[in-house]
Amino acid sequence: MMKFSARSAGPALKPSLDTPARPAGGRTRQANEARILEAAEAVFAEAGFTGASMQAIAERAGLPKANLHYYFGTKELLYRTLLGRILDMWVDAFDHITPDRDPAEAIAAYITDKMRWSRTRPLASKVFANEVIHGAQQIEGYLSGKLRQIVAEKAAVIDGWVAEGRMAPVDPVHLFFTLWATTQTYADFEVQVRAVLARDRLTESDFDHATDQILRLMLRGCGLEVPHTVPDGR
Amino acid sequence: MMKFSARSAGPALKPSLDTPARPAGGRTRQANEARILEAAEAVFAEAGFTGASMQAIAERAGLPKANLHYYFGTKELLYRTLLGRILDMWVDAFDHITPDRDPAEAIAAYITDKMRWSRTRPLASKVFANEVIHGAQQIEGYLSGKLRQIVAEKAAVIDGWVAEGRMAPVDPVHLFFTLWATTQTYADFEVQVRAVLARDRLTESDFDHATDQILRLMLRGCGLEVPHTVPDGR
DNA sequence: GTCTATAGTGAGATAGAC
DNA sequence: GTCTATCTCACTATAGAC
Repeated sequence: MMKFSARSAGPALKPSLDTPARPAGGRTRQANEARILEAAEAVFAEAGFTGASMQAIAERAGLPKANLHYYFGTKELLYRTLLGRILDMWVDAFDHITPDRDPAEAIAAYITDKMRWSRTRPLASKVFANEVIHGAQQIEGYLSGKLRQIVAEKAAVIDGWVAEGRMAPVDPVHLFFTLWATTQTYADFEVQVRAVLARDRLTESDFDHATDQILRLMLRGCGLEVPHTVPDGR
Repeated sequence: MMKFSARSAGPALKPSLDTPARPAGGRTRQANEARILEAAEAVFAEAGFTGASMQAIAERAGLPKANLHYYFGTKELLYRTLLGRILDMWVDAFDHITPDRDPAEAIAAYITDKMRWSRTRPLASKVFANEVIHGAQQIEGYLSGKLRQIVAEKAAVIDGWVAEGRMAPVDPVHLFFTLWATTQTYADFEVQVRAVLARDRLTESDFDHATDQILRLMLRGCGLEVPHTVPDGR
C-alpha cells in the first residue's frame, strides 16, 4: 500500500520535519519514519508513554511492528525523537517577542500563534503535556537549558517595555507561565472544554472566539489594548 | 507496621475523606483504604493509569498487593474511587462565586483557593490532568453533567456582574478555562516551572508571588482592582 | 481479614527467513 | 530492507492456605 508516490529525483520535495543533523537515509526511509512519527504522536497522545504499545503505533502507521524497531531501535528512542520535533515547534512562537515591536502587537501575535498551534497540533501538545506532568525525565535538560535561556532573553524584552512605561508592571516569567497554560489548555484539556461548552468538536470559530477572549483578558491585564491589526502569527 | 494507632471508640475522629454514601466498613478498613488511596494518588500522578502498577501502589502503602484487590476489586475501580474524591475537591472553589459578593473579592478568593490547592495537593491535580488529557473516559459523565451545570450557574453570576457594569465584559466560561489553566499549571507543570525558575523546589513564597501576579493580571484583565483584603479562600 | 504462590495475558524486543 | 515467529518478562488478578 502506497509505496513510492512521487519518486521524482532531486532534493526532497519538502523537508516536512527537520531532522536532527542531516536528513539521513533514502526516500523510503524518510517516508516511513515520517509515517511512524505521525502514528506515534497520535498513540502517545491518547495513551501516554506506558499506555502506548508499539503494536498500536505499527497498526496506525500501516507497518509491521518489527519495522519500528528497525528504524528507531527502542520505544524510548522513538518517543525521544518525537519529543525533539515537538520542542522545536514549541519555542518558535517566541520569535514574536522582540524589543523593537509594539508590546500589544507582539504579545497578541504570541497568543494567536500559540492558539493556532493548539488548534492544528493538539496531539503534539498533549504528548508534551503528558511528558511534563509525569516528571519530564526525557526533556529535563532541555527545560533547564535551552528553554530557561530563551525565557530569560524574552523576559528581558518585556522588562524593557515595562521600564519604558509601555505596559503595566508584570513579572514576565509568570506572564509566560500564564500564556502557556491558557493557550495550551484548549488542546490538552479539549475534552473538558467540549464537555462544558456542549460541543461534539471544537470548530474554527470556537477557537477564534476563545482567542479573542484571551487576547482581551491578557492584554487588558498587561495594561494594553487589543491592536486593530490582529497579527497573523506567522 | 503501624497496626492500630488510636483505636478509641466513638465516631471516627475525623471523616478525613468523605466516602460516597456512608463510611462503610470498620476502623481498620477505613484506615487501610485511606492509606491505599493516598499511595495510589502518588503513583498514578507519577506514572499515569497504565504506568502505575498495583505492586508499586502496594509497596508505597506498605501492604501486600492482594489487599488492594480485596479492598477495591480492580485497578480501574481503585482509580475511579480516587478520581471521585478529587472531583469533589475540584468544584468546592466555586462556592466563592455568589451574586451578593463583590466581583473582585469573589474572583480573588477563587484564584487564591485554586492556587492553595495546587500547592497543597499537586498530586491530585496531576491525576486529574492526566485523566482529562487522555480522553477523560472515566469522568465523561461528570464533566458534561455536574461540572457543566455548575459552570452554567456561576457563569450566570458573572454575567450579572457584567450586566450591572461592575466589571468588564468577558465570556465567563472562557474566563473559567483561563483561571483553571493558570492556577493548575503550577501543580501539573511544576517541573517546567521549577526548571525555568531554576528552583530545586517551589517554596511557599514562590506560590505567594505567583498568586500575587495572577491576581493582578486576571483582575486587571476583568477591569477590576486587587482588593485590599486578599481573601483567605476557605 | 490477610497474604503467598501462581495462573494467564500482553508487552518490548529480536532472530532469522526472505 | 522487510516481516513472521518467538523469546522473555512484567503485569493484573485470583485461588487457596492461614
